[in-house]
Amino acid sequence: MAERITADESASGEVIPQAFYDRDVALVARQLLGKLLVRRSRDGICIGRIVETEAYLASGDSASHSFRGRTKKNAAMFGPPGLAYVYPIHARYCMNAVTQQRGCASAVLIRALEPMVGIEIMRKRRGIDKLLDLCRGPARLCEALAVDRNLDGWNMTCSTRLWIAHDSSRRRQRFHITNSARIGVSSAQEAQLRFFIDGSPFVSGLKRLHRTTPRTKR
DNA sequence: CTACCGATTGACT
DNA sequence: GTCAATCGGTAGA
Repeated sequence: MAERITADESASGEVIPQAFYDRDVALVARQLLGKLLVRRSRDGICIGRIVETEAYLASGDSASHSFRGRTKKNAAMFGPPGLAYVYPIHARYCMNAVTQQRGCASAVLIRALEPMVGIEIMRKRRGIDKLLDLCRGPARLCEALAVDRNLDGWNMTCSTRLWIAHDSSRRRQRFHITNSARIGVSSAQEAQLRFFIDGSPFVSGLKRLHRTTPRTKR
C-alpha cells in the first residue's frame, strides 16, 4: 500500500516551501500555474495541475476578504504564508493559498485544475463523468478534492493531507500565461489579477475573459 | 432571533 | 445568453 502511494506521488516533486508563498501575491499567483495541488485522504490521493488562479491583495483591494480586517471567518488569511484559507460561499467551498503579509493579508484563489491523478475518485465525489468539468471552477475543484472547512488554516508546506508541489514529471510542458479581470467580483474590476494557462481547456470563466482586455487601444 | 448577501454552479430560454 | 437554489457568516433589531 505504501509503495502504491509513493508511485502516485512520483508524478509530483518537492513540496513548495513557505519562502515561495512569502512573496508578492500576484507573482505567487503567476508562479503557481503549472504546479500540482495534492490532496491525500482516506479515499486515496488526488492530484491536479493548477491552470487558473486569482490574486487578492493585502492593501487597497476592496474585493479581498481581508479588506475590512480580520474576522473569525478570514483568520487563516492572516496566518503565515503557506496556509490554506478555505471559505464557504453559495453553499460551496473555495480554497486559497495564503501569501505575503503587507500590513494586511493576501492570498491566491485556486480557480481551476487539470485532473492528473485520482480521476475516478474525483468523478465519484463530483457525481459526473466529464473530465473537463471535474475541476473547472473554484468550488468544483474543492468538491473533487474533498476540500472543506476542516482544511481551513491547514499548513500546506508539509506533505500531509493538502499541499502544492513542483511538477517534476518528464511530461511537463512549457506554457504561456494570460491575465484578465477577476471573475465574480463586484468591485475592483479594473485589476487584472486573474491568471491562467493560455489555451488550457480546463480553465473556467466566461469567454470574454479568456483574453486580456486591452487597457488602451493604441 | 431574522434578514441579507456572496471570490458559484447548474438548469434553463 | 439568463436566473434561482443554496447556506454559513455577518449585521442589525
